[in-house]
Amino acid sequence: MSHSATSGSRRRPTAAELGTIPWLRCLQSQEYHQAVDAISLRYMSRGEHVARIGEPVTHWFGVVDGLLKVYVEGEEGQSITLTGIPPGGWFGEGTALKREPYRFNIQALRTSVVAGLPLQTFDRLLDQAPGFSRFVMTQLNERLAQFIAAQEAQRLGDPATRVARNLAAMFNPTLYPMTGTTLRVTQQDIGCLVGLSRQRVNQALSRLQSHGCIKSEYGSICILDLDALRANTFCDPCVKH
DNA sequence: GCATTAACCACCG
DNA sequence: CGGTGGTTAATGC
Repeated sequence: MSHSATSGSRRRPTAAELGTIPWLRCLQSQEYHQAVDAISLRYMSRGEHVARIGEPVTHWFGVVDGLLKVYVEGEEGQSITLTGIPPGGWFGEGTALKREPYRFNIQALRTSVVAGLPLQTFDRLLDQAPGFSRFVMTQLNERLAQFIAAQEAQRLGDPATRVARNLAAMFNPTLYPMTGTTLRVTQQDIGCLVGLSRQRVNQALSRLQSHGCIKSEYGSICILDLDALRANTFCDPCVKH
């Protein structure tokens, strides 16, 4: 037993849910219908895994609703977050292309709806639909840039800056076009993502807010200045009133 | 000393 | 009511 057995009753996507899948717009009607027919949805509760290290790839996955965390485990079992994936984000194409077992874990940080495209459909679309190929290429390229940025960000010790960069990554309009100016993410989610306590995240967020980069709201974050979030550093000086 | 974590309570949905 | 957020107390370094 691996997946689909637990709370994962698969079901067909609704029209609204299809609207959250960005690459469907790249397809012409024939391929579009092929894809829609092949897509299945799965309801994930908090803490549940979409995939674990070593498992074979069966689908290309995307987030319809909720928030996923991609991570590996460190020496002492602590989790090292690679990235967070908001609604509209699709991931694992590299693994799917290479037909390798997963090299990371993917877990739902909150109750989420995850869409899956079977591998054979993924392959067929790559062959038949140029728009789809282009989407996947862009996706790979953008993710490369994202991981380079993440590498930089991790060396910054300052928590506020790390929170800022992680938020900025999740608002990447290329990778996650469905994310508008507000992302439904709690401070605890961010904590799990960045590897900080909720209190520390809270401090970091208020600092970012005082800089006018974000607006902290109940259960969500509103982005006011994405560029500043990406570029600026938010270390301690100049905070006191 | 400091920063991080644990515990608490007030509130929004 | 449970989940979320802000604050305070306790803990570890």
